[in-house]
Amino acid sequence: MKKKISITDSELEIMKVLWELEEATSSEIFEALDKNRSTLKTLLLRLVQKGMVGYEEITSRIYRYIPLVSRNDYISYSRKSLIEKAFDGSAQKMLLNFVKEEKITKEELENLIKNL
Amino acid sequence: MKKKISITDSELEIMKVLWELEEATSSEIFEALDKNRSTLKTLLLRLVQKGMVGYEEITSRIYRYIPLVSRNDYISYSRKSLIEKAFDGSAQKMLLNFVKEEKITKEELENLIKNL
DNA sequence: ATAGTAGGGTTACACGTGTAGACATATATC
DNA sequence: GATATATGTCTACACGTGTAACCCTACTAT
Repeated sequence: MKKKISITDSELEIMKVLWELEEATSSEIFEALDKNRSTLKTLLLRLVQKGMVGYEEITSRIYRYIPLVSRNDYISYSRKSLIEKAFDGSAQKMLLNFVKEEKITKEELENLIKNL
Repeated sequence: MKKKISITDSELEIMKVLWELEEATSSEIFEALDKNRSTLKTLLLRLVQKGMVGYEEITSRIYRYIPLVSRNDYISYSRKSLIEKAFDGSAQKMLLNFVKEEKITKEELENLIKNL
């Protein structure tokens, strides 16, 4: 029973910091981001409520936040959503479009094949 | 000056019908979707306001709606957004992740190369 | 000890999104 | 022409999102 991933654009900035640092106090996050402290706290609270982030009190009134959803979980979820929404659920369609539109070169693809 | 694409999940259902039919009256859209007529009208109105959809009155009180944003525009936009949000703007990163996670086979990739 | 500061908690507010009821009117049917 | 039906317009409302002010309290420096 894996949890549904629900991370908004604003919240994502916080998650990125957490993924980067593995875990962080709200001050560390505050320093890493250009965000009002209240705003940050609200977003953190929402992330906790949604189960995307956990926390523990390290000393009184100082909390350490831990991502409960990995960057990979997020990426997978986003990728799958896009495939569903824009490519009728077909990964092949997406790949084709992707390679065409993002100007992936033959060399890059061949390189990729080597590493498969 | 291309317009910003802004289509929500609910609105996307309507766009899909319009892309499919090329253009459609609201009744045609209504029949194609399992949606309350008022809800549908609201969504259509919002799409028009945002410039995603245009319309013309064909007879009194009957309107024909035309997509002003193509499926390709939407797909491009979505793909780019995902690359930005989840892959630090790197198409290569996304491709790698994609091929790995979506179990794209060597054959499929080779096929793709042929058609480049 | 007193005053300043950092961090946390509470509340708010505008805007977007999903959904739909209520009402009006044009067209169709008897 | 009266009534039913289809379609459009207006209004609403709960929830999510981005942003932040205000207040409180624990720690810090003088």
